[in-house]
Amino acid sequence: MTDAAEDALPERKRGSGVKLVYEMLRDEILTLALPPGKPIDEVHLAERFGMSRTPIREALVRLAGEGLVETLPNRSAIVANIDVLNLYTYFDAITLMYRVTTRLAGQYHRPEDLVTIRARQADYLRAVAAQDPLAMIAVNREFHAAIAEAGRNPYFTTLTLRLLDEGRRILRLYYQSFNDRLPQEYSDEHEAIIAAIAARDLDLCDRLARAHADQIVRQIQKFFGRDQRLDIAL
Amino acid sequence: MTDAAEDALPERKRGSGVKLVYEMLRDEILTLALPPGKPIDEVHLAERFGMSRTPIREALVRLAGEGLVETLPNRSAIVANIDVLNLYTYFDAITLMYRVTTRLAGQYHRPEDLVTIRARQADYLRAVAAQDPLAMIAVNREFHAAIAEAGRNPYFTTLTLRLLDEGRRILRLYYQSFNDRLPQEYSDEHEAIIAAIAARDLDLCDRLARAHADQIVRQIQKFFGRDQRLDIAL
DNA sequence: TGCATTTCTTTTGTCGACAACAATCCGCGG
DNA sequence: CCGCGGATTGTTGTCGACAAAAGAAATGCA
Repeated sequence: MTDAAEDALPERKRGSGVKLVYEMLRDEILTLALPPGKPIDEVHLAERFGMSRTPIREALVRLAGEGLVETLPNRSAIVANIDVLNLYTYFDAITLMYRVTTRLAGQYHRPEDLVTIRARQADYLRAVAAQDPLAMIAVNREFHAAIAEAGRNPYFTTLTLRLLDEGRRILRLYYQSFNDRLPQEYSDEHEAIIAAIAARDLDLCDRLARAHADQIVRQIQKFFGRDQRLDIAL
Repeated sequence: MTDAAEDALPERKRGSGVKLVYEMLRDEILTLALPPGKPIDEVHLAERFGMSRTPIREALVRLAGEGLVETLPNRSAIVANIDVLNLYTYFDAITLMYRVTTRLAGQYHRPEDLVTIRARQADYLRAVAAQDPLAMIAVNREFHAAIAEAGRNPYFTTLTLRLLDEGRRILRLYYQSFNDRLPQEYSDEHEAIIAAIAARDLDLCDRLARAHADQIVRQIQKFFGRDQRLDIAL
């Protein structure tokens, strides 16, 4: 009876099934509603969404391609685990991507990009005002995603989006352990980054992005373990 | 009758079908045997490989996830196009990944990594001796892939592998236009990189990787158009 | 002849079913 | 009592078939 919402919509357009399942599962994974390591039963999902196993399977393959689920041959797929041991590789990657995408945004952004970025920052402020940790995490992702898009490098954008998604899971885990105490507020840093992008000051973009990443990383590393990142002078 | 090879193997193990199709298609795309923009007919592939459409479909979804094929709703999937206009974003990305992975390899490599890397360099020398452009391109990819693996950052490794694959197509296109004149030889630069990694000289790794990337980029940019990359001082 | 509309063909998206494989449970022997 | 082997159950991988959607062809009208 947990699937009353799906029962109400037996009519779907051709081709919309996979997208629906993909986005739904993805969100449940990123919010930890589906905990890491949990087996995913295809037939169970099939009847939950009221469709055949084929589109469910395709959604799972796509999620596996993004590293959000792990598939074992002839065995149930599971929600991808969060590898706490190699967390420093994550921090290395997200730090570099913050720096590069912010710098590129400073260089290649167009006026409409700034509109989008400022809108995301407004969303962030709203989430802070509402004291909603989940929304703050999700909107923080959208903020940096908008910056990455403004940088207009699809390779960097793809990796950044993947890292931001993975970050949602890590942050969620982190704050869950603190009983959902409010995340630290990054509004001021965000404002400074926006200003640097608008001014097209690339070095400042770089410095601010790095400081912003360091800030978050240090906070989480304090909880999970020591910071093993390289001090890349680059 | 072009599929005599597949006919000889009607027996496949359960679960091996997708992998077979995936790897075969992938290789044909990367060698430009399947030209960019070419429509991919599922039923044609199904009878070519002697299997149902289901595993072919899964392979296509995976390839789409890597950006090697583009799927249009209710229309044939096509081999992903090479976007020459935005080529500079590719060079930006591959240059940064060369630098980062080589630096990380210098820091985190283990003895067995050097064995693998040197083996790839030996393969490269063999391909040069054999005057085989296709093999040189493919083995060059393996060389840098081995370095990326030694860096032990899965996020960077994934992006680097994707860029190297895309690079196989770009290089192939480049050399094809010169009637397969032999690619320039990079043996010396490779040797220097290996030495820097072994010596764990991170700054040297960075400089050499950057110079190596610049070398290749300049060569190709001379052909496709001017170099729009940022001069990231980082 | 040219254009719009309708029919037809081709190809995809989805379905239900079946077989293979893995895990579990049960019975037997030591 | 405990470990081992076989049957059983549950889940995935693959198949063939059908219907929707898009493009191509054919038809009718001006």
